[in-house]
Formats: sequence, structure tokens, C-alpha cells
Amino acid sequence: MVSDSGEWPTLGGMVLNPYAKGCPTRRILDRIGDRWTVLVIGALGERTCRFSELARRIEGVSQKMLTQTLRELERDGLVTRRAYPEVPLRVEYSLTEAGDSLRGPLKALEQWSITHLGGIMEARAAYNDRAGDE
Amino acid sequence: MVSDSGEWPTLGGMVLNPYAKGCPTRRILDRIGDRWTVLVIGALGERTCRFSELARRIEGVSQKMLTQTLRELERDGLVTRRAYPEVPLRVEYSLTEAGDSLRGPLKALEQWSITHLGGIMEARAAYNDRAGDE
DNA sequence: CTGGATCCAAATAGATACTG
DNA sequence: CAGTATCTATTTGGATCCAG
Repeated sequence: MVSDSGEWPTLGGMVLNPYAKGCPTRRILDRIGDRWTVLVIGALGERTCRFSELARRIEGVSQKMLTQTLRELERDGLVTRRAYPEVPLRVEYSLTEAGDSLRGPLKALEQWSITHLGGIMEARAAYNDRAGDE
Repeated sequence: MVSDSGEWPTLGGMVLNPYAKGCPTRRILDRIGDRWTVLVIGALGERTCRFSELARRIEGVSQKMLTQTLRELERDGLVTRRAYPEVPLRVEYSLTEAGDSLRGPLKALEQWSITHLGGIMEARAAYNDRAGDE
């Protein structure tokens, strides 16, 4: 692909070539690529969670980032937000069908990371050694 | 997982729990998640490319970002750099075996994006409409 | 408890100029 | 051609304070 001229999938006449500048698939990939989305999807994949539970489970996420990530996922139809007007307030998040369908690909990526982590760390060490030489 | 207490894969005694703060798999995922890595891997997956060819094919990437992405991939052992001391200089990049093994998972993600793009764009429109209401 | 709003520090990306 | 170096604009993220 890339420049195999014109064999890209289309959506309503629009060509979806990720290598092209304004392509919507790029924005999707960008979104997936942020630090927290993957972890939120992973956590919600196990079960519905309320806000504070997510914050606890995903170590290091700030309230701001968690809120922001959840809003974006909600906006994209990957996560459902349900608020219970109790006191104190309770809000539960869960994956939509589309959100759930993303788990497989993400899991594959996570699996890849785990499998190749050792090799990557060795490669880095070797690279740094070489840099030290010259 | 997440907090299913202790069923994470390990590497040399180190527990690989992506939800934990300092976990190496997080850094790997972070790297993969940047804007250009996915596109560079995709482009090199087709065939070996020289620098300028990559720059042309990946629309919108600056020279700086392309260089930086390639260095990181090289450092991690996912891409091989081969320089031919000609004039003008020629440098060719290709995927290593590890780099090639990443194509599958990334392709799955790209496929997911294409499949769900329509739904996501509808969800966004609906979300914005709702925001307009209240 | 769940988040919105704000301020500020830090990381990141683009543009530009220059080199082997 | 294939970068490096530098400067700046933009984005991002964390901390904090406040409110339903």
C-alpha cells in the first residue's frame, strides 16, 4: 500500500489512506495511542467500574486525565457513562459493543510488548554500548 | 487482570503489570502509540526504504520527527539502518524480524479503525448534538 | 464522590539554518 | 541526500481549588 495508488478502503467516497495527511483513521489511531486509553479500555474490559475505582486501578493517572480520557471515549461511543443520583454521587463506566471490540487488537499489542520486552531492552543496552564506543 | 492479584507475566522476576506505574510494558506501549511509529512500520513493512522515500510516503512527517522515530526504532531493534557511503549519501531502512512481528498487531488496529470509523463519527455527531441541547 | 475550571511546568513538534 | 542543532509555538499534563 502506501502509494500503491488507489487501493484503499473508502467511507462514503472518502479514501481512508492512513499515510495521507488529513485521513480520519489517523486521528483514530492517535486517540488510541495516548497513554491512558489503552489502560482504561483494558480495565473496563473486565467489568463495569466507577470513577474512583478506575482511578485506583490505573496507577498514576490524574483525575484530570482520567476524566478527559473517559469523555473522549464516551464521545466516540466506546464507553457508556451512567450516573446514579445518589448521595454521594455514583457514576459507572462500561464498554459499549464497539469499545469491547477494541479489546482484542489491544490485547494483541500488549501481548506483543510482553513477548518482545526482553529483546527490546537488550537492543537498547547494545545500542547504548555502541554509542559509548565511538 | 489489573488487580486480580499476581497473575501477571514476569521477566526475570519482574512483574509485567501494565497498570502499575513503572512497568516497562507501559513504555513500550507509549512508544508504539506515538503518531509516526505505526506509519513507519507500515511503510517499511512493504519494502526497504531510504530516508527520503519514507519522508515522501508518510505525508506530513517532518524531517526531525522522521529521524527521531527511526532512531528510536533502531535503538529498540525494530529497524535496521544501513548507510552506503556514496555521493550523494544513501541510507536504507528496513524492519528487523522483531519489527516485522509488530506488523500483525498494528494491522489489526488499523483494520479496527477502518471498520469502526463510521460508527465513531456518528457517535461524535450525536454527542455534539446532545451537548447543543442542554 | 465526581468532576469542572484554572494556572503553570514540562514535554513535544514544526520551522529554519547549517553540515558531511 | 541525510541528517544535526537550535529556536519557538503548541500541546500536554499535573496540581489546586471549587461545586453539584
